[in-house]
Amino acid sequence: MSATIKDVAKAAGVSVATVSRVLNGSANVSEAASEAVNRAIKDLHYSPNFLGRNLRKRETNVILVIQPASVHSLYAEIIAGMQEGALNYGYDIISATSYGLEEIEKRQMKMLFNRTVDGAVLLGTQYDAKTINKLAENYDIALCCEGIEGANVLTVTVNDEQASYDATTALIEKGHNKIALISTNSLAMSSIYRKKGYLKALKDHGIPVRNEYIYEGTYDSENGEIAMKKFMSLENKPTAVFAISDLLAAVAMKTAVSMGIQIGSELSVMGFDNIALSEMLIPSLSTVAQPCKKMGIFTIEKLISNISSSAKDNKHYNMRHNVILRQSTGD
Amino acid sequence: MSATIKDVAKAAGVSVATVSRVLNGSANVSEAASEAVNRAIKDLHYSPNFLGRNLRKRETNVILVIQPASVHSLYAEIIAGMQEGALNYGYDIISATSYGLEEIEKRQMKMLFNRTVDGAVLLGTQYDAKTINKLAENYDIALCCEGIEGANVLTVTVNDEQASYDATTALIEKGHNKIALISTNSLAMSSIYRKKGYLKALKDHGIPVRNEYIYEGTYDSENGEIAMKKFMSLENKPTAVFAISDLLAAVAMKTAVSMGIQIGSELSVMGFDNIALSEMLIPSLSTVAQPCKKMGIFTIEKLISNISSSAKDNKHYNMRHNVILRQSTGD
DNA sequence: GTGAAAGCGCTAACAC
DNA sequence: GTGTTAGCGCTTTCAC
Repeated sequence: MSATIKDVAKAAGVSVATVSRVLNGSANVSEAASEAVNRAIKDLHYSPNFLGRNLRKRETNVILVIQPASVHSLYAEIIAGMQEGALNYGYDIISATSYGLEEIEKRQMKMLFNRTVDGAVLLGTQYDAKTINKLAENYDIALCCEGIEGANVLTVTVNDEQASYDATTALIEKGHNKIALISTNSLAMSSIYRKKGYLKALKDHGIPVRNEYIYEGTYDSENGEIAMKKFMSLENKPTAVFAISDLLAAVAMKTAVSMGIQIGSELSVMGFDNIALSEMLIPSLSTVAQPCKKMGIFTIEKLISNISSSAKDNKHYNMRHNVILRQSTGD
Repeated sequence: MSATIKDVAKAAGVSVATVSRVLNGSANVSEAASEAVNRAIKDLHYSPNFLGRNLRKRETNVILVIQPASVHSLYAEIIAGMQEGALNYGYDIISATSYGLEEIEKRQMKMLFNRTVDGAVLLGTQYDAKTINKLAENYDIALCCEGIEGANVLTVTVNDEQASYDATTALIEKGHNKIALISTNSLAMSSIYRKKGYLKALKDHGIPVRNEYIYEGTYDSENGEIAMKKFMSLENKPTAVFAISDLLAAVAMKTAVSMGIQIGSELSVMGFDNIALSEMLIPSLSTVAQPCKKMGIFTIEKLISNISSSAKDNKHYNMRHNVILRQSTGD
């Protein structure tokens, strides 16, 4: 069907080795040969088959990033950073969405196992530490955004506890001492540490923890509504709500508005992640920003370095977060 | 490094052909041999190298979808549909974001040219009809969401003109006759046809077109703000605004709110696409929904059919749209 | 039911 | 500066 390197060689009157050389600019090739080859390539509309090349070189220069969600998430920005970072090293980024389903994630990870890609970045995963550690023995893997307790794998996240501490403190400094938390009962490290940070901030400021101010459900948006309704049914209502995700915060805010509550004055709302949605909302949502672009670039650079070296960096890196105050906290 | 089919064959005491057979369930293999092979596979942690397989079979069973944007877009839903559709045929979907940049799109399309994927879906593209037609001679390509005038390539979209006509008519039926349009001066077919539909709806209902009610900029969100400010500075202000994208509508709405305008009562706003953002907004945004999931499934099925057959379907299919009325139009 | 062997398209020694 | 050739890991025809 389509032309191969052999066809080009024949057409140009040279050997396949020479064609390969001009294709890769590897060795010295005479002007004449080079020209002949390039002409043949054009004439035949030749495009090298990378299956052959990749098989031979045992590398693909492609990295797969698996994201648990592609809507209402910060992953798009992170992947953008990864793309930017990868470009400098001649790597391409492809992505797949697992929807947080183990079955789908496993299927997608096959691309790593069957050598279709050189490495994988997991923006949240269903694998446990033991499994991930075993995989990391044979494959180049990075975790970004979401770490796993006990995983000895290259990991890049913000300091979730400190970030959450800072967000809660920001509310306290605005005069709030009745601050509710919308969290999840997920085992995700980010969720656990974000709750920790909230609790520590209260404690450090001498504010007692009230269990009725803490709601733990799932990441599903409806939990924002359930939580807010619960809080607002208390006789002693909170004056601020901190949600560990922007989506939960957004839905909580929408719920409060529908109950006639003035956001920013009567009730302050703080989210987490600074997803694209947050600044589009009316009122715009205060939140904790992760340095997505930087995280993406950093992660991919470390991963590529791991891919091309035998010394594997499996450290956990923390990137600097940033509390952003918008209208939902009265700013 | 990692085990190959040869290693498995040796460990199982059979030939590579037999290993290949049990791997693919292709021919009859004796119980004993099959068991030996499976044991060896497990012992060696063998995972077949698809570069070898794909090279040999001249197929990858992977389809690339290139999306111009990954934030505030409807593509995520479409890709979800594609993934669902592909699964039934043993295909995998990988995606890449071009950010609407020709250079990046071209780089990503190389995966198609170099046979790393079997086909590509473009959710909007920088290629012109001539180029796309030439590519389609040698590669399996589909356009989804956004067609190209003069392209003889498998295309799946809604009927943008009719959809826009219906959205405008919905506003008219609510009693509006001062309806502004936020469109783009892009050459994208969707943009052109959505404007057409708007004009036709006005005409059919005997409403004269006013040029000051039509704003044409780019897809960038700031145009929503510029447009709204322009409309609201007119002495004869529109009572409804129809934007050809939800993002433009959302920003327009946000701008209006910040000007103290009551959305739904004083001013109605209608968007297009029904992106995830739309129902999260306060007030929620009325819009025209594209049947994303269905479009994705349909497109991928047609494309896979093209890939596996010599008869190429290059028709343009229209899917049914759906006007969704929410709070922003007073519903 | 099974094995030997050719070959997918490419790169990289190696020889000249 | 260039060509010959082995071989990357796999599937599949052909013999047996």
